[in-house]
Amino acid sequence: MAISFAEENYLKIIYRLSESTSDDISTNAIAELTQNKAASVTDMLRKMSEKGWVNYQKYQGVRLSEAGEKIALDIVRKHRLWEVFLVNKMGFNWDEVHEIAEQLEHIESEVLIDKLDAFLDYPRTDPHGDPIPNKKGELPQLGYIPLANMPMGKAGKLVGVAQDSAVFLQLLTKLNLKLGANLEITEINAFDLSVSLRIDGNPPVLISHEVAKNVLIKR
Amino acid sequence: MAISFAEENYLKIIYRLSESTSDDISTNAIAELTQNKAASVTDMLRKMSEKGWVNYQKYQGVRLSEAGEKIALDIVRKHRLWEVFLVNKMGFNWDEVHEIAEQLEHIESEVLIDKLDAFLDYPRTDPHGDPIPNKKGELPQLGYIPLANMPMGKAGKLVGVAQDSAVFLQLLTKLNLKLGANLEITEINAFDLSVSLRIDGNPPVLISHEVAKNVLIKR
DNA sequence: AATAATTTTTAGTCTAGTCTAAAAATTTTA
DNA sequence: TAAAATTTTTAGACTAGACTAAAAATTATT
Ligand SMILES: [Mn+2]
Ligand SMILES: [Mn+2]
Ligand SMILES: [Mn+2]
Ligand SMILES: [Mn+2]
Repeated sequence: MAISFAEENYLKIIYRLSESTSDDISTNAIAELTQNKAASVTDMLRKMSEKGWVNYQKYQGVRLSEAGEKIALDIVRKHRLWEVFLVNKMGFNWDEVHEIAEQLEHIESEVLIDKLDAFLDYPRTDPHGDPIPNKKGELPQLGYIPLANMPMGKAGKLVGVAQDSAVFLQLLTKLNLKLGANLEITEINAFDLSVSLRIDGNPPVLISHEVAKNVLIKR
Repeated sequence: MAISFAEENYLKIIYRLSESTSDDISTNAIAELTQNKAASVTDMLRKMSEKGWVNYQKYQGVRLSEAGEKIALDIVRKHRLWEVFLVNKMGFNWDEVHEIAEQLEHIESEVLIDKLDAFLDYPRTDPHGDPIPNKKGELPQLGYIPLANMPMGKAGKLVGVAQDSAVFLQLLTKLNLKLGANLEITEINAFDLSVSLRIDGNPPVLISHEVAKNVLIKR
């Protein structure tokens, strides 16, 4: 039996949640991102556990198994490659491609993705600066990570940005976020993933997840 | 409620069947192409009739309504544009693209299709010579006829094929029958209607009536 | 025209994926 | 640490889209 769109979406979302924590992922967190009710999530976790894609213990949250992570990385790879295609070849803006890529990521053809990868010249990151896994599911080591992926309480140095749009860079300047700044996360708000950030030892300021995703730091 | 993949497939298949007849389309014919049972087709016809996409009378077969035909043509447009993309940009052979296009045709984004159309330079036909409907659902008038209908001794140019199954397309490739080839009928055998065919001035080769029916030429 | 064969529809069932409401378990708070 | 709040699971129901078996309608054949 082939994997369904619903299952692919659950795996992808569990993967995304796992990127920013080493804890088990909660039913509610998944429910919020899938836009389903918690009861539906519980049901699906049980099924995916049967199939060996997740390790799930009632009330204890869930983690991707090795097999599940491989599938998730493949979907992430497809999503991000299609985003590069949409921006670089089709002329979309970086803020217009996510919804379309949500559909395209489910297209099933390994050879198509290989050819697309070549056609796009083997990009290492998508239009939002996110790393693109290779065929084997290995993420390129960029030496920097999005601020959004830095764990609570940790510090790093701002070494780049994932895009160059004027509005974005103007916002960074206004926030006093410049190259070389020392950044320390003091809080991550679960509701909107916004981040409280201490810049060069100053009192924390709040930035959105969208900004945090596009600020690249080195630990 | 948005249209489902299943509904899109039914509409597309009813459209395809309508291309080669002016009769109402039978439940069984649809069942064969959708690979469903007749009972399931009856069920879906009832539902699609409710939605105004088909005109359906119990036991009397079905026809696309104006609205249904518009949807079908949109899916056909997407299918054929994606096939052009796969062959012209991704380097697939013409016998490798149909299955992938069956998936891509369901991607929902009008602006994506407009951009793809432009990116491909507004092709009028797909890799199999089939006409690509424009945004409004209008088909270019190509003036093609089956090779089987061309009289003895006459010549024409291969401009399309009437089906895109992989086995058929692979046979054409083996016979050196590709789009643009110059074809001259040197003999028609009364017994089985097989055809002796001179391709681009080379010594004649024999092809079956079945092949001749599915090769489209322009005089 | 009656009978036989075929096609189509109906009736009832199943699975995937969702939901709501209520129960159970866990976590937080006093 | 007991009560309260929150999270998670269970139980039961629903829809879409499929199926099988049997009934009904249509079409073909004597
Ligand atoms: Mn995206
Ligand atoms: Mn992205
Ligand atoms: Mn095709
Ligand atoms: Mn085609």
